[in-house]
Amino acid sequence: MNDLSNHEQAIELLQELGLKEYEAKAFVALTRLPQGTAKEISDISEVPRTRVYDAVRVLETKGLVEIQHANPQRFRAVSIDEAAETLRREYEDRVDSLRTSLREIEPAVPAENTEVTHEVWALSGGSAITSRTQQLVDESDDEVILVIGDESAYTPELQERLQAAGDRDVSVVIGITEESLRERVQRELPNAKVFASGLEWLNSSAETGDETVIRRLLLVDRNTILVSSFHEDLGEGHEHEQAVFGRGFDNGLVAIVRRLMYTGLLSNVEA
Amino acid sequence: MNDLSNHEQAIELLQELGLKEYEAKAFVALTRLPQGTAKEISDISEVPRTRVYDAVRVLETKGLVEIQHANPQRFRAVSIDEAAETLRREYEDRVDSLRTSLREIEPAVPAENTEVTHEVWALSGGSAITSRTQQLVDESDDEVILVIGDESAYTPELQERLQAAGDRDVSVVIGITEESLRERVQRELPNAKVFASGLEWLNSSAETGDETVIRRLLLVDRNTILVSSFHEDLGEGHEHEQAVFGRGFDNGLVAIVRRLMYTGLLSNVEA
DNA sequence: ACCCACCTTCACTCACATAATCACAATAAG
DNA sequence: CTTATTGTGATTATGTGAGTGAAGGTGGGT
Repeated sequence: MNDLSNHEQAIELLQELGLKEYEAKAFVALTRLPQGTAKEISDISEVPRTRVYDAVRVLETKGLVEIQHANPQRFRAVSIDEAAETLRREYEDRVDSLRTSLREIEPAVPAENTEVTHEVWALSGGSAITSRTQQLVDESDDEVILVIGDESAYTPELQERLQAAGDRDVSVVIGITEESLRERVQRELPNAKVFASGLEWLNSSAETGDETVIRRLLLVDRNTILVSSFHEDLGEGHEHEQAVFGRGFDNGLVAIVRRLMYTGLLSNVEA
Repeated sequence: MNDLSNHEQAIELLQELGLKEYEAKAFVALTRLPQGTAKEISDISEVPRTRVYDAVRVLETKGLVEIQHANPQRFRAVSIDEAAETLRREYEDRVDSLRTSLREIEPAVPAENTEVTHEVWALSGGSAITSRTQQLVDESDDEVILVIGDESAYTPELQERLQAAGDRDVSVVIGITEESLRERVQRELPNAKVFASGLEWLNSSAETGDETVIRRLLLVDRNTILVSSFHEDLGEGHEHEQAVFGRGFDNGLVAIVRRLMYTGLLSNVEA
């Protein structure tokens, strides 16, 4: 009976989607009824009866609820799919407007200050990291070395870009832990050297007791690296991927990773 | 130079998408720079320098900003498309979860109280109204009379459903004010009787001075109606469509509209 | 080695939005 | 007419975020 859980989760999600607590609770309550009065809603949600009216009026203006003006007033939620679609569209529109607005804003360049070496950037979130990974592969000029520690980090888009890199004579070397994936990658990227990653020791959860694994490890042209790690994370239940990427041949971090990858990993390739 | 406008609009949109004011301002500021320090961000946004750090950290965890841990720290926004995509996905996921959660919640039926006649429901928002209109057409059993006061109210989806109604021997009658649209509808719905709406007098903005127009007027099986009106609305600039729909042959509202449509409008059809 | 300017963090106040409660008017039922 | 229930509005409490300042840290210049 994790129905309670669903119930609460729905309320939370609605709030994250911009509804107030009372609005969210009232909507979920209405979802459980074919229709309802303020009193009924108040009974099964925990919204004070006198506040149900305000909440429902707001929901009505958002297109999520219909109101029957009688005495007592009766309220009815639109279907779940209709509600979802309404909300989805609302945000879709906002994101589109945002994109447009941002493009129109003129850049401000206060000071020339483009020191390009020794950068080390931190970033988080799977999609941001995926995107940066692809970008770095696209930029590659000479050599790409990539260790994949997790099947989900190997996407079709990445595959394409690796292929493209290979096609323009970039040397592509890929290390993979899982054997099944290794075979698949070898098949899909005939130009690349695919080898068994000697990386297992990095993901030593047994010893350290933490649940962090290295998911991606990328070295481009010997002067740019990206490392991402993945936490199952604290009871929160929400997982998270974090990464750093660094540029500059003489960047300390880059140097360490370069050394690591060349000595610890590439020895397997030639062998 | 409504660039200011774009600037402010972007900030507002970001807040509607869940960012705090400082976070939104900082992000927009970063969008205008290839990269920036806390001071630079503070200068071109109106975020106190000491709070730029908090804001940017939050942005980083959302995958919108990258951080360079140096002294001074440097920040960089991801590309506009990347940011938009990240936000879009975030909400897409939430809506999907919401749909799932809502489906799982068991219904609660506190009291049998399903009085089906004499309903009059109020609803707002173009999409909710469109959806209800289509649903009513789908339910039609015998006769559909629809007056369209606005080209945008005649969508391909609606056309399909009217077609389908006609195919199952429902009598479809459509009134339209604009001549150009009338020809098109007649062409697309050969089964339907399309006529010049005698409805102009309803949209008497000249006399009443208000900017409200009747957008849709629907009568289904002589016992269910839907009326929607559209306001250009107060300086707010945000337009809004509102509607009522009612059920029950002996429902007063339904009776009035039925009478109106039969006498005032349908006389044209036979003529 | 020291000072000084700046960077960064943190704790705190204030204002405002929202949650929560109450008083009262309107309506319907008995 | 009485009474219970419904609906509206005002009022109070609470929590969050905006805005400000103090204090510690860092690096550069003397």
